[in-house]
Amino acid sequence: MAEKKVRVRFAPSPTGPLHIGGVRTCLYNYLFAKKNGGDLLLRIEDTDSQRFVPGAEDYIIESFKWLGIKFDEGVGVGGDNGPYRQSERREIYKKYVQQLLDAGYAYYAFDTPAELEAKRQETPNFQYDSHTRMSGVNSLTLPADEVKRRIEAGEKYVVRVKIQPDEDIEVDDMVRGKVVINSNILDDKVLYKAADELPTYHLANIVDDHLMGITHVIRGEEWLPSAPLHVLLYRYFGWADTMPRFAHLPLLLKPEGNGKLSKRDGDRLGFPVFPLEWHDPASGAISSGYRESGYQPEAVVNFLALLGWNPGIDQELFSMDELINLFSIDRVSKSGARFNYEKGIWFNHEYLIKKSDEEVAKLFVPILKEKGFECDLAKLTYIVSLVKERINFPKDLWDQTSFFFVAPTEYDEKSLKKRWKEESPKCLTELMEVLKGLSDFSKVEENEQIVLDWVASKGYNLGTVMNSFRITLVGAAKGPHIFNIIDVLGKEETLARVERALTVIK
RNA sequence: GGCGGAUUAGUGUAGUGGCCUAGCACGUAGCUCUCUCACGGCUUAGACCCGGGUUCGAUUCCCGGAUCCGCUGCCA
Repeated sequence: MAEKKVRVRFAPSPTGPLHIGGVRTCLYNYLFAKKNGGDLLLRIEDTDSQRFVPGAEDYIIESFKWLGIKFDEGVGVGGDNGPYRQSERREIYKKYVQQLLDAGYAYYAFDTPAELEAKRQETPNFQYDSHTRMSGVNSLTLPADEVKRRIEAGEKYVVRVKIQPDEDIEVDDMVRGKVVINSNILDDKVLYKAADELPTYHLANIVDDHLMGITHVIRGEEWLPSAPLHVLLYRYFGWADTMPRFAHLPLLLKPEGNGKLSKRDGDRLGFPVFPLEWHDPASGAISSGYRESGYQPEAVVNFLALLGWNPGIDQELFSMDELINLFSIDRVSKSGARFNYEKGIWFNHEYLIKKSDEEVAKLFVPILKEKGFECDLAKLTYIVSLVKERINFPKDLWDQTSFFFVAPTEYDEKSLKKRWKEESPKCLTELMEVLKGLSDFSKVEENEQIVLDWVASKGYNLGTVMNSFRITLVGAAKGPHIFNIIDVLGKEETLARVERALTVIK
């Protein structure tokens, strides 16, 4: 029999900006799907009307667009298994809730939130399960006509799953192997809320995965404890034979200290935890994003891919195609991965270097504009070529090249102390004459040779001359090759800078 | 508390009974290149959670402990 076509899904809840951990989960789903010639669907799990945040759905779609992760089906792209928004699937869920009710695998419960809260207060480890359900207000304890009466009266009930006790449930996880849990410790989870006519995650998830033909459920480790419930639900529905395979991914942990990565860590340590900048509609607060911080999408993908998975070879830089080709679930690690954003910076650095000088120059244009400067692309490309490998982000370009656009007005004291010698003024005055004799500053190598010969003929110390010269042009002992600098600056500006420095530096 | 998961240098990880005097990368320190600062190259320091057991031999298998993580909601 031919293998079923692989179908996986990413199913976020639109409760705010997409966390970077969610991005990684989706990436793994994508890699797995593409590796196996399958489809990736995007399903929006908006079954919690209380926590819905407007704009979150668009944010999710735009994030993956930026990252180069494409969905084959789902919200934003359509498909034959829609609707893909759970809030639009109410009628479907009702039918399946009824199926469970009819089969005796679920029951109505009328306990109010206050009553449940009281029970939790009274009993230390209270949970609604096979031991306690008979003391609840539900269709198991109430006469049938009373249940009917309450429902018809519009009383807000919930439907709970009726977990069958004393059963060992085995979850065969692709990452962790077999995990066995006894059904006695499971509680009778709420499957459906009459109040908003919506199912909870557990029900909606199983129904949708089944209806949408999902073959593999790849999700975060926080779902591992509820996996047995999901297995049971497949059984109660009679879908055990087509149940998807599960793979629970390790969590992303804080860079330091304990706990899983949170938004606050990003604020505290100065790195984004969201793919895109997010403006919270309620509070107006802004959270930084990888895109706006100058990360290249390829770098983010590469970095994330290697946080919890590795191909077992020493190579670390991979294109999306290479990742797809190499990806396999059995090389996903089991333990949580600390989020090492410094490594992320390194990845960005590498990807920026990979880009052509012109591409990087284009990234520089808006930054330059913000500083109030414009520069034609050819010249900017040349400037970028001189400093490209020393930057981690496009914005670093300004720190590296600002002196090209703004002549130094003051001179770095440390540099002066170390490099400015007593004979510097004399050397530079003479050097100016040599520079004046140069026909074309763009003849970098030729000019260098001329100056070097001159320095040698005078018996001057090369370091002294060059460093002093550099300070007058840049304002400090830093920057690219000096003959490239004067090439960009041009003869007039170069001479002006030296002259000015000679009057200012004492 | 209960249940489940995890545990190789600061971090991400490779290795899976002897090839491990434990590999790679980021970060750190140093050297080098050089007119400077970077980049690059080279090098140094740095780890198998602890205790038992199995075995001729355990980082690798088993058990226990510790620690960390997750779940324990009419959230997902």
